[in-house]
Amino acid sequence: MTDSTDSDAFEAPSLSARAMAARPAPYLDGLNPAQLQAVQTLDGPVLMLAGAGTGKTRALTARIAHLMAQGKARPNEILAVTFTNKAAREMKDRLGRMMGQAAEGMPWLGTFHSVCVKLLRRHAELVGRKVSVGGEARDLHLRSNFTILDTDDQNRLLKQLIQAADIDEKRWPPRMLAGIIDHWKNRAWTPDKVPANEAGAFDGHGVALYRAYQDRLLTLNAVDFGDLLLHVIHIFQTHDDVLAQYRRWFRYILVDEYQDTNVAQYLWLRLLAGGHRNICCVGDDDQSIYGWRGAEVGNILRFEKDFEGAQIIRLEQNYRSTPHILAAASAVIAGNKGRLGKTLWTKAEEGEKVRLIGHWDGDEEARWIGEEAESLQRGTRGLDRIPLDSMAILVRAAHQMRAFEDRFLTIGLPYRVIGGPRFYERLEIRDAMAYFRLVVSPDDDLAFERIVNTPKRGLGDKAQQTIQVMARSNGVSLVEGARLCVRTKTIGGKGGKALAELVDGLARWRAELLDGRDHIRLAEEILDESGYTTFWQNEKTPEAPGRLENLKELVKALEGFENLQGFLEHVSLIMDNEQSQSEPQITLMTLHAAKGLEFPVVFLPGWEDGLFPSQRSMDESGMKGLEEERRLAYVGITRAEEICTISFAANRRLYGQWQSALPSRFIDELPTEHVEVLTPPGLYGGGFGATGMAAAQQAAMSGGVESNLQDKAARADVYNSPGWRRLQSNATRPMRQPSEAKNLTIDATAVSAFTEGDRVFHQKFGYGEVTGVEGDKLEVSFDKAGVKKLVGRFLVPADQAGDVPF
DNA sequence: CTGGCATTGCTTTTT
DNA sequence: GCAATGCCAG
Repeated sequence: MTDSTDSDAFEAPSLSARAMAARPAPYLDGLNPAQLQAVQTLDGPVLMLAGAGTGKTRALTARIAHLMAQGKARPNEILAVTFTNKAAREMKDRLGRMMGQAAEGMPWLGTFHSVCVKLLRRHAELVGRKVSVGGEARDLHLRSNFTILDTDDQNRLLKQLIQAADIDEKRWPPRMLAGIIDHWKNRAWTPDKVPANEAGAFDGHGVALYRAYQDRLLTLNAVDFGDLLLHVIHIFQTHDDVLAQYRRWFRYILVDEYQDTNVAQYLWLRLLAGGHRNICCVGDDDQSIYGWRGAEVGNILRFEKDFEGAQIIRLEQNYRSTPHILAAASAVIAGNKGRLGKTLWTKAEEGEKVRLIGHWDGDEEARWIGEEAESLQRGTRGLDRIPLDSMAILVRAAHQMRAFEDRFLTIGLPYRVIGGPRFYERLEIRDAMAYFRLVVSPDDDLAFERIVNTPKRGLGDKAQQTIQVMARSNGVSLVEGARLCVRTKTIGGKGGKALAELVDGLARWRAELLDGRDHIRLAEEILDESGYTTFWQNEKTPEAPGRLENLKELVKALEGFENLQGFLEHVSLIMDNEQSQSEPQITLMTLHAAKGLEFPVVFLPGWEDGLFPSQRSMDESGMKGLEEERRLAYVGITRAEEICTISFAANRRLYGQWQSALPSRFIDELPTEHVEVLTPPGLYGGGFGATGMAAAQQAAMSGGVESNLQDKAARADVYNSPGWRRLQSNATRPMRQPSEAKNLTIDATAVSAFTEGDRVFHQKFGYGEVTGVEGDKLEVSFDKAGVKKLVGRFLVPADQAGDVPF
């Protein structure tokens, strides 16, 4: 907050606010009665139970607009917390669209963590204690320029502590300790508050190491993610004046995804809402899927008790899915106990039933889904054409994606994977990439802006503005502008010299690039000569060694590519997976990642007991775990707008072994009247067709006779299970005529653009050599990724890798 | 200190 | 079956 927090000058609605309130409120248009109630019930505790697809974000943003329009609070007096940056961004965007300028200046709309960083930077000095440093007791406290450790830094630190304590780090790995400490922090347990029954953790050293870790962080003036909340809670609990100040300031509190809050976040909210109790929590107990990382469904279930007199408003009209899909989802989730309970309904037309299909194995499942996606895309079966980007495949575990990726590469179906490595999002990686980008394309102004003063070159705002002006008035790129500034001595002194060095360096590196210098050497040279490596070497912050490590990794990653251009292309494709794509692609992601999203067509593969629900979840958390898995199933089904297809396979390769499984128990919970059972091609006509036999043979070869027998037994079991038989009796028609499967066969008449021995580049596998050609299918031996069979359209000649946008 | 080989263990993931 | 560690040797 920029103005004085203590002044309570804002007593009554100002004239302008009252004038605004008198105007019709466009943001209320089109809200249904429940949404309207949720928007207009401003004072006191409110729990907005928002089922999937019921217009939650809309209600939430309208509520904020209403608070302002009613003069209840100024934008900076509203605290609105979300879990992800994405959610925060979305709310900001929507508010901006809803009320234009007025939404500006909502400094307290953000994630729990970002809000806590802000609070903690202001009051860092209040965090501190006596720490013994080298046997000497010192009074240490946090300073406001503290650093925030990421997981890597955290693990490195813990590793040191484990080593120092002379504990076998093989049996007791740092990651495990990190998990334990995280678990404790999620519960708001400081080292002295860890309950006795947890004292045995980490071979009895858990608490001591936790304390040592906290001390170490303090001496380093650093915090981890958990601390952000923990420290703020501690400040609130020990400094009444500070708490009182914020209680007064945050007149209204809004919380998104309340079912995902952990104990620490809950305490934080209770402390802040303790005065006026103007807190509105939005959530859906049926979509609580993060218990494993500390979320407490109990928080939302207990809301009425925690906040006496709370109003509960249910948003139950669904604007997303067809009645069949909603009915199926509702039936599944009804199996959970202790729900607050909601009945979703919709005005949407009946649409298609939820479709269920069993397959012989995982490969066949992937094949079928690939074909089905293509067929929907072509608009067969009397349906409109459905673009690929309207379709998603949602899996329980990331490793399930592999079968689909392999299959889609083979048939040439464009796909994108959501989630995955965040390596390229790291600060130092982005900086390094910016240098590379600038050498490859000197016009990249964004890259220039990023690195012009990184490392510090004494080129502050003023110098950068001078460069901007110079560039713009001459109609050239920023690099050119900078060059002009140097030549005309517009920027002089120390900064000018540093800028000259940078500009010269860029020119030199570019010349080397064009000379065809080895790109790995060149990359190292760029990082060294620019002073970027030195910059991190001189940095004494705890994360510096890790940053350097990451840079090394970045250079190492270059090895899989023939030039910088190709690499940059590769990386930008990875980074842009949220961005617009030139061609529509089918989306592959985990069920967790899919929360909050929706797609007209959704495939839910792998519904087998043990996989989904996950065996581990059930083993570790029993009934609680099973219920969370069931909520995951609910989340999955409710992502679908029009067509939802659930599938399972009798056999699947897991950890290299063939395993057979029964259909998921959730399949038995589907309501038969809303489900249509499809007959897979391999099953049509009774018994298993050629595909099944082939798989059986494959199984026999890789798994031995034993597993083949197991497979046969499993086959009998699967199709005799009560759920399957019950559903089978509803079976209608075979999914497709045999002729429809034709597009799968190799088109022998097609002529591939490549021949054996060609060097090629692929966006996922990097460089390779064509080792075989069969019609339009190629066999490529990749340098890094091994031998793959795929369609030529995903390949470019190796020498064009840099300038072909995929 | 690095690179190659063996060992190991294996949901979900944001900040 | 594979990828990510970890250990040892050079």
